[in-house]
Amino acid sequence: MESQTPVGRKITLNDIAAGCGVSRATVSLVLRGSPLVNKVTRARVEEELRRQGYVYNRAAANLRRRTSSSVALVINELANPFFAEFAAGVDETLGAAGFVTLLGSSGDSAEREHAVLGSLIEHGPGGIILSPAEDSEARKVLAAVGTHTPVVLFNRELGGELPEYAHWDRLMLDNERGARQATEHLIGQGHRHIAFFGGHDHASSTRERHAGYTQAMHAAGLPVESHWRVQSTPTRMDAARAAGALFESSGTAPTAAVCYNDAVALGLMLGLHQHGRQAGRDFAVTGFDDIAEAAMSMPSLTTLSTAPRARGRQAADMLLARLRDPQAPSGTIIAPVELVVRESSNPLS
Amino acid sequence: MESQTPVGRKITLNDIAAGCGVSRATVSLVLRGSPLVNKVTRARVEEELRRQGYVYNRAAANLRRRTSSSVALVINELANPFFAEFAAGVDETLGAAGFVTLLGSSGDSAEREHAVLGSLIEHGPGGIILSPAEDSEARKVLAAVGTHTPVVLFNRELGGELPEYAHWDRLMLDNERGARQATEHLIGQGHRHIAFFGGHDHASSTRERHAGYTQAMHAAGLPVESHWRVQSTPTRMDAARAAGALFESSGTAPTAAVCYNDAVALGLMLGLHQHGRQAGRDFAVTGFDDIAEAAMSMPSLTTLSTAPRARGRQAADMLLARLRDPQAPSGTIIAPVELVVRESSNPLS
DNA sequence: CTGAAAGCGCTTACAG
DNA sequence: CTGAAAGCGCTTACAG
Repeated sequence: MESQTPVGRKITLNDIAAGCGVSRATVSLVLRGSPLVNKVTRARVEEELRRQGYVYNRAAANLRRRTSSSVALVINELANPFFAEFAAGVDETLGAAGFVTLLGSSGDSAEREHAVLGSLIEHGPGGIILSPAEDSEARKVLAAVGTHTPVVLFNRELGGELPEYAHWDRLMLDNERGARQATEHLIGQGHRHIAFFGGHDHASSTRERHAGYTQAMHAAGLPVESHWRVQSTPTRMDAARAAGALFESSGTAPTAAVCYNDAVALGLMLGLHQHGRQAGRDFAVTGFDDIAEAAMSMPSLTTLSTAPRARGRQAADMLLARLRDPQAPSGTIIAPVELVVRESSNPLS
Repeated sequence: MESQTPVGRKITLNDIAAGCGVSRATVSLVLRGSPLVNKVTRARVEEELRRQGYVYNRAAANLRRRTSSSVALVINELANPFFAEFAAGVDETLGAAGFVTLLGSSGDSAEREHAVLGSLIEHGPGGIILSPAEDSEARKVLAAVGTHTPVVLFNRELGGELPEYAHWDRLMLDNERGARQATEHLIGQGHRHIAFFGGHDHASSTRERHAGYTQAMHAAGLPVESHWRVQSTPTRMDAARAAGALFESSGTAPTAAVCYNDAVALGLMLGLHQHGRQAGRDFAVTGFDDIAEAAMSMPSLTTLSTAPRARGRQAADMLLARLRDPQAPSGTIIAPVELVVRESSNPLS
């Protein structure tokens, strides 16, 4: 059975050149679509390429041309549909531009992120799209990626200071405004005791959303009690576990919560259930992201639409623009978010 | 501001060799951890590597050594958490083995899949892990990837015949058994009119699950009406849209449905809602995959656990084994699945 | 319009 | 233990 296998070396330019009696240079010109080559010669070469089943070795070409045809995409939490959609958007746009995506996943650990970046950078990506781990630090990331590779930061800032010479681009969400809108919406539904639930305060995205919440509460003249701030890992599981903390204090129990993101909000809904409460009926909840299941959960989740797939395309576009013009001033885009009202924030019945 | 940037060429072995007065060969031996190098020399070289911030060019090394340090992962539907988890598992195992993952996404279109494979193969992956699009055909895939690159097929078979010489490995789920268990469970709950909902019959995974369903129905002496087979794209959205078809016929309306997968089951639940029914109360539903939200939905979803992250690690392990021993006979692993009973299949109240 | 030659950044027998 | 040389599969001035 093995003998049937069409084995042997991979076909190279030399094989094609030999096969139709021209030089390697000519074959290369044909491959790259040069107008210099005679029509007849071109046809002969193209036939030979097909006949031998030639596969272009892009790595060799990149080495010689000192170019890159890949981009590294490092995601903190691929299992979160928000980031999975983002990754799909990135890959879509990069693929259309002829780049391949080198995938890395940090599991929201700065240590893994560092190892992953160190490994990816050896494969010579033309650029990096990084959605940082919660505790990721600028200094460490810079050490891992060096100063030769452009970076687009997505979703949150790095901890610490980035040296001025590292002018990285940024694509962030309008976290403050989004959380403010969600909070105002709950206030409009009649709530007075509103918690801010989930995420860790050392992450910039969490701090910004918390700030938006605080602004709206202050603007409405509402007090904020300290036990209304419950932190958690931004996953559904950990949020469900942490839900009880909202009701353990001797202070006033909240009747609503602005959640760090949808994963946390869905986890909180489950946790509420376990504490004899039901979202959308005796407790109001808002999320952030508008992942697909937000519309499908019961009750459906009031949240902020962030269009993660579109954000992925946008991040890829930013990086492609940077590759075209490495000297352009670095930019920050704050993507708008939009409140989507559903059942989970119904007024109390 | 630009002038502050530490610019300039990337550092190569030549720079290091020149920087500490040894030859390129010696530096290379140090990098690769050869025991031939004198301790003192090694220390001097390592210091110089650090000082100049050397980054290994793995593409150049791969070219010279005729090796590969990448694996292509082509997923049909990255936005589906089942596949996102699978991808995370693949990346985890490949990364630990020193490989980088080249990501591709086909959006369940055989045409896009073909284009993606054609692009990825030019980057010289050592192997390919392919979760095929619904309508993907063996002949076309073989044409895209050639006969030099090992392939691990996940989740479903390709259409048509694969030539014997292409001995690809397979990792499949025990679809037939899983669907049979789900059906038997519903019968045990007292249901007699059970539909099979979602997926397209031209996909092998769908056919196998449908076969398991049919077996269980026949074994129990239950009839199967033709309008109890409703097809859909295996996404939540399309399933929600298709739900109505279960009740439009003049025949007996089903009281339960075995669904192709969790995405479809969750979509059906939503669709039921829109038709005045509620899963877990007046209609029973089972899924397939046990994605994270199956446990979290309301009602929680009775489904078949497939452990997608573990499957990802397993697929990567299969490919790594194949790279170690290209001549080993090709194998098929049928991963077991396990029924997880939750609220969505409660007996009718 | 086509070919000979040099070189991208590495590795690896082979001498010494 | 270290260095000189050849070569992985490409591309690109440069001659002709």
